[in-house]
Amino acid sequence: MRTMNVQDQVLRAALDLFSTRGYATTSVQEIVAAAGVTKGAMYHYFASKDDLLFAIYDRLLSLQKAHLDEIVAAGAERGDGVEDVLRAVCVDVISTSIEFLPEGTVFTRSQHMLMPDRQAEVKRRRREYHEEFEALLLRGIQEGVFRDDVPTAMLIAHFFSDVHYLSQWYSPAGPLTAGQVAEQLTELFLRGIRATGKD
Amino acid sequence: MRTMNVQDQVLRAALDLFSTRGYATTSVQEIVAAAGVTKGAMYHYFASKDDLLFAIYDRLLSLQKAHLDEIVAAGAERGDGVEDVLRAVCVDVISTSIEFLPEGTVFTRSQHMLMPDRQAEVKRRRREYHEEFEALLLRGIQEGVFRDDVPTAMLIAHFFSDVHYLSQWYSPAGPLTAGQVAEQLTELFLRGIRATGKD
DNA sequence: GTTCGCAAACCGACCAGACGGTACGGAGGA
DNA sequence: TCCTCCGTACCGTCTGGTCGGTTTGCGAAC
Repeated sequence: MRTMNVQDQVLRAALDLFSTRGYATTSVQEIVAAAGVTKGAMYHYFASKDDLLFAIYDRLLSLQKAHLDEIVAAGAERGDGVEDVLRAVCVDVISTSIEFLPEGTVFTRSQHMLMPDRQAEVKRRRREYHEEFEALLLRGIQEGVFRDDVPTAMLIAHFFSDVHYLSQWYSPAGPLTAGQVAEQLTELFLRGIRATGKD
Repeated sequence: MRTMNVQDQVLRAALDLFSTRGYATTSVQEIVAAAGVTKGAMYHYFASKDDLLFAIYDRLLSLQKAHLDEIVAAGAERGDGVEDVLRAVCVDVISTSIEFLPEGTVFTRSQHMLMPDRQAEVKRRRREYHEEFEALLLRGIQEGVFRDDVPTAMLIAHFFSDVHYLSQWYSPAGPLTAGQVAEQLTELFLRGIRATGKD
């Protein structure tokens, strides 16, 4: 039973409280109390309340970006078809979003609470993710695998809406497993965007 | 140039500020200043800041529920097929969500800021809407028009994710019209949920 | 048509308290 | 002796909301 370090405890408590009560309505006092530390200790490691919020964003963005890069690289190495790569990407981002559901709640609710420069960084990193995703779509369209009559911007929005909405309806206590949700939402998406001969 | 009444001015300012700056980070002072009234005047008409927030929810929920009932009733009267009715419903809710985009921003961001009883009411009314939507899906499944291998809960989430995500990506200043978005997102959704002979 | 009565509308100074953040000092290892 | 780590007391600011009082609108009385 060794004592966990202050940073971890504080971040854990902050994530929990931000996701359940909201960022603005959670005071620093409540966070440090839940973490079992004092305000002095917390402000020794974090410059501001905003830092705690940004740490949550940073972690999730880094993780999902790393996954994406890895999957795309592995697909390229194996010479997988674009639909298989895209499927793997979709399943992964949905799965990890379920795994980090509280982070997702904070992500959608509290982005506008970040300091402007941090907010800009989050937007930039999301855009990078979307652009890599878009590259797959464009490749699929060029190869005639995906439909070309809907702008990619809308296809991107259509998919990521599912990802962001997860924290609003999915419960691990419910009947559906993370894997089922990932597979089925991915399949709904892919079915919608596949090219068809006529139609 | 007659003076607009206080309620309208205040609600208009509140919607604008809540959607751009967020509920928690907007003070009552800022709202009344933007509305060109005093705090005394505002508190004469509204019991609390929470009232302002709830008014936004109430308006959007009432409007979309009324639309839904109307479309379903009209479809029943004409004896329309279930897919046509569902398509009309989807197009309408997307269109009106675009028309009321700032409300949508507030809706997703600030639901947890409402007083608990108000929050419960919002949840209840959303559930009612979803249940009416689900009834269409179930009818379509029973008639063999829609696929039966995905739980309706997931189909519902899949569709409403698009609706709620609109305020995060759609801009009226962009290249896409509201009508295009409504048509195309609806078609993506319908294509995903249609029953297929094989597959 | 002027005056009166009165309720609704409105004003704005004023709380009590909570908030994020800071100052400062002690402990304890190096 | 110095530096990191952290506890405690405290500060200035801002918040949602209140309250006593004033103004305005308007029907009724004379």
